[in-house]
Amino acid sequence: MLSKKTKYAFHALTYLGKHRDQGAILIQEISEKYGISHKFLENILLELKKAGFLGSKKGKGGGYYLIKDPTEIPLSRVIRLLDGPIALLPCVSLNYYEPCEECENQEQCGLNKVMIRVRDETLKILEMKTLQDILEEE
Amino acid sequence: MLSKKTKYAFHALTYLGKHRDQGAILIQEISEKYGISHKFLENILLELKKAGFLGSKKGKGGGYYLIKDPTEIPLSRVIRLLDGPIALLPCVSLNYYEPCEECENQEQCGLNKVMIRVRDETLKILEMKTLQDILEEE
DNA sequence: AATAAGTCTATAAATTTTGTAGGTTTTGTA
DNA sequence: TACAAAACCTACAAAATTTATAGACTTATT
Repeated sequence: MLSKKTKYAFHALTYLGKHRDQGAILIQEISEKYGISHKFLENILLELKKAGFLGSKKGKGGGYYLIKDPTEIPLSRVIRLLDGPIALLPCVSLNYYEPCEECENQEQCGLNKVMIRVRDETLKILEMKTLQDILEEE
Repeated sequence: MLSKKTKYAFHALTYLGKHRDQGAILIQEISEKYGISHKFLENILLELKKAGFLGSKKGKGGGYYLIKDPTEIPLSRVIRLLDGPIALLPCVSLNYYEPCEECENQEQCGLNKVMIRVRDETLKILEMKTLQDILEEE
């Protein structure tokens, strides 16, 4: 399951996407809208900024705004940033690969093969679908 | 990611599947083979038994054995039993459905739609692939 | 009777996730 | 130029979940 952090990130991105024409948006505005703790959301927005999705402005009249085009924010990138691996096993993760401790050799692990398929099918969707698609749905 | 519990369950099932002709197998034998704590594995095997996958025999010469045909143990059932929901959002889970707290109405939630697709593609694989497939791979 | 195994319930330890505190920096504006 | 508003940053705390352990109980075999 996606963590709250990731869900909140999607809410924030969606909100900022919808209000792109309105300049900088206060953390407060988003946190109130979705009932997210201000401070928690602060951390999340900061991560999204560091990842290059958002821009920000300090001081009075400041806030956050989307700097990437929504078509260039695949859902997979947001999930990986906040939640980590998308794969169901570490030995199958493209971005966070680790061998499974208990497995002697993953070449002959039956689970490994299935989970590669699951990963690939999942990624097909999560890499193709972007924030733009979310915005269009709502 | 799958929990250790689930991974251990798959290891145990695979081991029991491979040694189906050898009667009851000791917890100890499996726990040593994969380096799993005896007591932890105990709990897992008990759950698998209660779910109808395994049988057991107490006392000397006792142990666990597979009672279901491996073709009738889809991976999805094992995951759901030990790990819970397969879906990435509660509002999209077939077996553990819950509405998302922050969502006003999930009908117009863009994430919801995508996650239904991810769930369906994942389930296509995890419901079709069974313990039998794992055994054949190894 | 003794021993070997699984059964059961409760609890503890470790880890991860979620949330909070409080000071720092930047910027607009009076 | 001083003040206030807002993001920035680091560290910590609380809560929840996962992983692991303890120990007494039951059942079967010899």
